[in-house]
Amino acid sequence: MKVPAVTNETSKGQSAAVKHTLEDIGRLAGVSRSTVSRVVNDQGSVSPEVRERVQGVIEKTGFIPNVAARSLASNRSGVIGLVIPSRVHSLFEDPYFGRLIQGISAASNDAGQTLSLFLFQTESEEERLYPRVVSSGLVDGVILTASRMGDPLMGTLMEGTLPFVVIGRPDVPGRVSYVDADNVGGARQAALHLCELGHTRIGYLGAPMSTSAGVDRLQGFLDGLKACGVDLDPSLRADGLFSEQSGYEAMHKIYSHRPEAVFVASDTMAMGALRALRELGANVPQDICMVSFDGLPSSETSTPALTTVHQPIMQSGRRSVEILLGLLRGDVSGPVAEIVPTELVVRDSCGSLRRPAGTEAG
Amino acid sequence: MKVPAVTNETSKGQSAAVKHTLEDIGRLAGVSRSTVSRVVNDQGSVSPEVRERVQGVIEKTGFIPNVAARSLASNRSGVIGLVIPSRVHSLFEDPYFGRLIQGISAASNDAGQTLSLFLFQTESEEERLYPRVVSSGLVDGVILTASRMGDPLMGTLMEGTLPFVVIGRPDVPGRVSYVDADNVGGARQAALHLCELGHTRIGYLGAPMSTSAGVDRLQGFLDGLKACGVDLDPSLRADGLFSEQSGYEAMHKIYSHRPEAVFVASDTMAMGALRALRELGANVPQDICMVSFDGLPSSETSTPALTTVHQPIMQSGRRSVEILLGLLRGDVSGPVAEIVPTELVVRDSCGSLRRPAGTEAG
DNA sequence: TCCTGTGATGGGAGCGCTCCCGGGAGCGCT
DNA sequence: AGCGCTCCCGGGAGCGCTCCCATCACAGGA
Repeated sequence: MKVPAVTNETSKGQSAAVKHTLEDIGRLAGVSRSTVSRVVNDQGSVSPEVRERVQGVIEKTGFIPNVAARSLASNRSGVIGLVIPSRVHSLFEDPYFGRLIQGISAASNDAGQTLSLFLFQTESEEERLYPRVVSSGLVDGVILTASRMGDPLMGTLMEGTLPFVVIGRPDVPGRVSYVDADNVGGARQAALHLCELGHTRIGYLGAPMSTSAGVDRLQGFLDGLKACGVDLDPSLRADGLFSEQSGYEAMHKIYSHRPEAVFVASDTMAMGALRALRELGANVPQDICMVSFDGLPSSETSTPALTTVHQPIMQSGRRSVEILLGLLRGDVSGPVAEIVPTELVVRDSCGSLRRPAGTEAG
Repeated sequence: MKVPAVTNETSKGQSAAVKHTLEDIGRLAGVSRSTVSRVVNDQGSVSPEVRERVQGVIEKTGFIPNVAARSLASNRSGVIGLVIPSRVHSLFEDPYFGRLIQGISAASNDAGQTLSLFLFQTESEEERLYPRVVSSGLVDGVILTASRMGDPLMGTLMEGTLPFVVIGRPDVPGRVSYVDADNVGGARQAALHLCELGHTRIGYLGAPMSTSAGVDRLQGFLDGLKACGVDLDPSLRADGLFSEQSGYEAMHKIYSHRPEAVFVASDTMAMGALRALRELGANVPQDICMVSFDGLPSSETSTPALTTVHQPIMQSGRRSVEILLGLLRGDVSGPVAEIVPTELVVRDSCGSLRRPAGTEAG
């Protein structure tokens, strides 16, 4: 009845115009469905000759197994979901997410998983769509990022059985898997750097305290100041929203209180702060010196080039999927917490201190 | 045997800890699998009372149909694939892609489709993964963007039967569906604007000629100049790669030939051009005036704020999925080409010409 | 020789849905 | 009454795979 047009296929090369099934391939190779399945999935024992014969037919026909059937039968979809909740669309102007997605995508590709993206623009959309993500069998696991403190999504995930890992430190310590940059350590290092340079009136342009990055970078910064015996003058602190504009406004807010130096909690905000300083006629680093956080390309091309705490964003993305896959396979068990290290990159925004490697700064 | 634990469910609220099937729901509501399917999909005729009863059970149990089974039976997956080929990772520092993805995601959500992202980092990855995208039944259709001229991916797509739409003008006119910004018209308008301002030595910092945007913006620009009887001095033209850095380099290349004005083919490149001019000690707009393309947030916050040709990126994304869905449903038939309009936004980078609406500029 | 173990293979059952057909009930018409 | 039509509803078949068990051939040990 349904005769597979193998000869057609052969002449057409790999293009799979005709849909084949395991059964078709089996018939062509003179074996059963089961055997074909075994070679496709490279499991179970198949004799070398048969394996080769089957593989030949697969290549000739360009056969690709149907994922829906596979999902249905195996109860695994082979897709991981990346969930980015509402209210962060503004953050999308920050290159951070682009890099994160790149890392996650690359790791997914490597693992043969496909990546589905769930960007929720509003909370109602979130509520409407979220159940489907979690319990339709669409995804094998979820990566959750940009979650706010007390995120309802994380609550739902914790109640359910779907494996997930969050990017950024969750506010329920010890109960969920996550990967996060060393925000505390990085910010601390930034503070120490500024102190070492002899500054004492050091300002802080912060990230939102509704995010773990906001909380942790503040804490690290205060830690660093304390270690040097320096206090943060409250009038020298203003928080932003990760956006360029918010950095601009924050700088305007504190500038009249005469900071000698400032730590800005994100490169993108630092771009705004720099713009504000240009407007105000202040030169960086002569009049005020600046350290920021992220290490995005913009920090390298700004005027001046920024001294910044670099975090390996793509690597965070990669690790998150690797951990998720471990959870899925059962390789790793409990909640795993991974902190990826940050690194202070010294450039021009703190004076002529761009030092060759190995040289100490006073 | 498999007794659905409804009472449990009820006490737990919506959370679907236990997996139900159509059959389960049917049993609980005293109807058949088929009837439940009809109310879930809102198709076929069901009496109001029965519909209500079934809906009640669905809500109480938090039932979500299994997507794999649905795909298998219906031969539709409900997911659309967004494919971004290799070599454009650099472009990810451009906020363009973020916005595009936002638009595509929003439209997908609205349509109840899920979005899968295929970012290929290398060509080998591309070749390895692409067949799966196209012929595993994973996706119902594909949106292809950032495709270069002569993209092999588009060839594969054209040979196959999977519906697809490309974002950007494809190099095979009339044969594939696409949505594109009015690059020609926008660039033309930019040129006219510069001419109207009385400039004749107008430079051009272009996008790569391997992209349709590069080709079309150049053409529009030249059209505009021609309409004013102005020629483009070849020494005033340099092409970039959409990146900030490439804009910086391009400006350095042409500056010594003394342009009075310049059209830059993307906002991100314009940021680099601005940086070069700052370094060179040239003031914008006093010494040189600038118009760019895209209308990203950065064009508004740069110093000076840029006059730019705004293109509605998110809308392009939205339209691409709407068209794809039309193709899928069979509402629309042939290849459809949609050009979304651009708009010149006058700001500070061309002098004090920010004019109230309706006022003519000399 | 018989028995057991192991590698290689085939095929039944079933995953949870959609599609389609068939049948019963109710209606209005001849 | 009889007919045809529409509206509802139920259930069979089947989507293409995985999982599991049965089978067979062949080897080696008692």
